[in-house]
Amino acid sequence: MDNANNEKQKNFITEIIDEHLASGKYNKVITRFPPEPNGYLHIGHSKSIALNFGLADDYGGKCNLRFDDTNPSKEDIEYVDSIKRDIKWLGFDWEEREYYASDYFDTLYEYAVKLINKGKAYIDSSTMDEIKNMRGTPTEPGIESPYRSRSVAENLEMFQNMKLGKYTDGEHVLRAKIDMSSPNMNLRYPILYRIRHDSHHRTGSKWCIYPMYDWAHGQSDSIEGITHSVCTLEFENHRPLYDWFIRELEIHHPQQIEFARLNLNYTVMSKRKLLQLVQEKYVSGWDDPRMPTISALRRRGYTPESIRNFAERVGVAKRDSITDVALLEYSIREDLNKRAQRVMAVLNPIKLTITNLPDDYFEELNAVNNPEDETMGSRKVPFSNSLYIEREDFQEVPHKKFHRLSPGNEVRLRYAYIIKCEDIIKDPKTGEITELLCTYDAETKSGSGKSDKKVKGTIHWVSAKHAINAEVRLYDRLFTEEDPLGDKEKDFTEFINPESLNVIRECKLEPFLKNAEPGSRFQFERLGYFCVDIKDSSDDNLVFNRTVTLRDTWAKIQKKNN
RNA sequence: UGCCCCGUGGUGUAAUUGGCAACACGUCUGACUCUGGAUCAGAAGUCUCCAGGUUCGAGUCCUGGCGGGGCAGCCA
Repeated sequence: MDNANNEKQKNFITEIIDEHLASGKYNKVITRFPPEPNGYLHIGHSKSIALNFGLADDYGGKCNLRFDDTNPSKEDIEYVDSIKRDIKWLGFDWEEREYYASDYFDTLYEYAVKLINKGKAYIDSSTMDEIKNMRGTPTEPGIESPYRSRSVAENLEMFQNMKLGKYTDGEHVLRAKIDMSSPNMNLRYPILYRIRHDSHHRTGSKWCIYPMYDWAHGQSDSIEGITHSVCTLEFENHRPLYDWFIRELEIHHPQQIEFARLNLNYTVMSKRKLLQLVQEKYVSGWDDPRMPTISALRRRGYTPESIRNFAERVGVAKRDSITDVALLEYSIREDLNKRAQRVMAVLNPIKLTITNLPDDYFEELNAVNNPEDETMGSRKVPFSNSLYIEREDFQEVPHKKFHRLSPGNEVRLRYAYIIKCEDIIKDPKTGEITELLCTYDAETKSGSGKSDKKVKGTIHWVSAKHAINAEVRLYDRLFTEEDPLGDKEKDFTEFINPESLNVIRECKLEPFLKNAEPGSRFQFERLGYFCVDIKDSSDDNLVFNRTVTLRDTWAKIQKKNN
């Protein structure tokens, strides 16, 4: 429904696909998104998800969801559930094509037997250290293993015994015989199977040997008939290995294409680092709204559309780069501006009394729900002589460019009247301003057209008697550094922004918000976009998360002045 | 001192495949405004990492440098 970027951008991948289709190498496009269920999906994954599902969609093909679940000790059903939920929420549909690498364990085993029969794979009984030492380094070739010349019969029998559980963890591995002196380390007798007496979240105790990712991934793609196997740059050096497997096995050959993963400044993206933030309690969980995970962004108030638009705008290329979070923020503002209901909320209240209005004065004023969308209609906002306004909207000694409320000055109350500050009440001890006394101009009612008085500023407010309380959580970027991983001396956790979360209680909201549904999004006028927290909000304790602030030119002016 | 990939405004991507470098974000002006929002109009900013070469013509092709990233898990 949105017009942000309906025209899909061409990129080097679509170029390759176009060539394949033109040459007849493939006659359709089948892609897949292949997560390992060992963590939550993050914004970086959404780039890959949007790419793979988008490609399939653009070319009238299909995109599978496949869990690469080859390592039982790191994976968990909790993660597969969260991954499915997140992809669905983003708006992509794998229909009935929910696959698991573990579904192919039998086939993979047969493939391994085939390789053994061809004399291209053998059982190695070296220890982990020995294997490591014999592998060589990027600049020195490896050394042949003493086990490399075992007979086919012996290899077959031992491989079967591995499967049967006759050995202990680590006792033997199955390796492919490729090239021990290849400059590409991946070809130096890669390990295909390892013994792991571990229960798998899907296959239970059926297996005690598990295929390595390198052995499982390409063949899984092949089994599914994937045409374009899109992955990130670090697998570029693995492509010759995958191609070798496919050739030796004589099975369908997908084309792997590598692209640069998404990086964002002021955050970290690796699952390991994110897990660390969770485990060491720097954040409240995977869905802490400061996290770059999909579940966190959802909780923070991001929309799926905004994330998809963001992914589209970021583009696809082969050079690794760091995208500015400002682009993400732009994407959500753009989306929410069009659809978010406007309301008034005072986060840091100061009392304001209108002295030329009686204590029992009551009036309902008309407020537009969304100036960007007339169909959203309007609502009534209660008005009285006792209000709250934002403390920051008053300056006793105003800055020359400050055009809000100050002594003797006039300002408009949004949807209401123009008021003038007549007096200030201060706490005699602390000197802190506790109340503002103002008069209002009855002729200036919003929309009445009775007065053509102009004021420089308009501020939001809420009627004290009618206001409801809420807790508001203000979020800022999680790290103070653009590149939290950039300092080799310091751990990235040292750069966590101490002000990344600021909880304010007793914020004053207009009563319209009383029954706001968890997850619903609003614009608090002049402040930003907020949504009702889906986890912690309740009828007696409304909790709002700030998704993102509004663009704030005043903040820029202040910054410049400092 | 091995192999693979990549080098275009501040950032991310384009450039009809060899034809006078464009779009978005960001930044800065101005207009408008009952959100210092949104919107609108405009500006600055890239001689395409460097040096050679091919060509009438190179960001695109070739060679050599330089710079960045990846590769030595029984992780993915």
